[in-house]
Amino acid sequence: MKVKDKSDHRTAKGNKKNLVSESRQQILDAALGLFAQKGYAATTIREIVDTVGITAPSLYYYFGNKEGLYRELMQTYSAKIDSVLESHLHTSECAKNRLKDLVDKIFLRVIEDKNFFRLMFTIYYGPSNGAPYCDFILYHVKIHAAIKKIIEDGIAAKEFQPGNSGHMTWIIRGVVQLAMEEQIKDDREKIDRQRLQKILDLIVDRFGRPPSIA
Amino acid sequence: MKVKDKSDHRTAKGNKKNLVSESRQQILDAALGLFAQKGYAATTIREIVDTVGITAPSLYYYFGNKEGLYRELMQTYSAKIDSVLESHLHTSECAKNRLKDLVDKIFLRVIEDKNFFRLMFTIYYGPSNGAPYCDFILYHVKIHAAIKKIIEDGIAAKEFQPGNSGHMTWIIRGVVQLAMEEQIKDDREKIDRQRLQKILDLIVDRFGRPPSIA
DNA sequence: GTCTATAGCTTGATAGAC
DNA sequence: GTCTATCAAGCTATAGAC
Repeated sequence: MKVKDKSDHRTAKGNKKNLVSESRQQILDAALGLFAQKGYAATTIREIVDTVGITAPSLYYYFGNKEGLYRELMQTYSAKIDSVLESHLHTSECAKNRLKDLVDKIFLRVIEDKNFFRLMFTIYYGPSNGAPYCDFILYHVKIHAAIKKIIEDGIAAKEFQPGNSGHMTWIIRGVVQLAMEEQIKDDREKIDRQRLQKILDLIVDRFGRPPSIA
Repeated sequence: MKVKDKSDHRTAKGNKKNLVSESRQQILDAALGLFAQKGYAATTIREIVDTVGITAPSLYYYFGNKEGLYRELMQTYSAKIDSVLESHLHTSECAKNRLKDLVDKIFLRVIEDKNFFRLMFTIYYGPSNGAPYCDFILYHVKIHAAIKKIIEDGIAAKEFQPGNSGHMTWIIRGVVQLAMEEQIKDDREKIDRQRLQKILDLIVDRFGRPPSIA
């Protein structure tokens, strides 16, 4: 990965000379990919700048240090998740459709920003690897709460059978979590979007029916 | 964390002088804890030996290098998981009980060897952090297959309603996965053993009943 | 804004005494 | 078996020219 041949730098630089510095964004993109793939600590400044085709001092010029670069990435993508969770609050569908819609939106976000979610999971489950603290628990809690709210609304509206909404929430979240994780790993049989929808149908359908006589 | 005062070493050594070297096991224990907490790459040889109260050459004497130490840990604990999955094959209970029993056994193993599972999840989801390759996918596949087998047996025995056993497997595995992950993280509301059992009852109960008329 | 050059530190690992 | 002492390599970050 280490490029010893310095002419590579000159070539890369030459190719982009006509553009008004897009280095900043290129650094962000390269860093996200490398952080997601190798982890925060394991990703070196050298690798990032070599990927972009610039030198270290340029990176420090834009972001101050490694932490500043990381923080900017977190801020950008966290805002995108928040917007999904907030946008979802203003629907007046039935509980079943709201649940399916929320899950689908979260899933689509994972597909689109796969590298960010990879990084998020990496840091959430497992050591932060020296990465500056970022409150990812918050997103698990927010998603959990959003699902639970819909289920409780569904019970209140007699759409779902009364029962332990907490348990029901864990079931939904388990499948969602697994689907996200399968999506993030790309070397295995996946739960794709359609399959997730079908599984959700199966669960939601049973939620709507009375339990067997104990 | 770095112990500068070298008298610490002497004290620790003095306390154990009467024991025929238990350094080896102490190194393994300390390394597992640190790898799980900080990751493979982020854990330094110095930290491990400082934790035990010995010096680096002793570690190299026993394990050759960092990778050798890691490999020995993986081998030891992987064997324990295998023994759970194998021991479970020889039961002749009903599907419902087999499912509950398998899940409970896996869950108990997670609780007992929490640090190993932490490390395993860390490396499985997320970058290996330079850790030598270890086929953790295998365990996910094995667990998945074991659950699916039981469900299909249950359907064949008319204990569960016919349906998509693949989807049913994902639902069970989602909850199991989430319970494991919650257990590994220790700063959040957990799915404890009892709760997992109740959730499983809820799911399995519904598996045994016909779907609503579409 | 981007470079060359390098300081200053931490790391995994080893030589060799006891 | 365990130590002291030390090395070479790799890291983040910066000084200063252009």
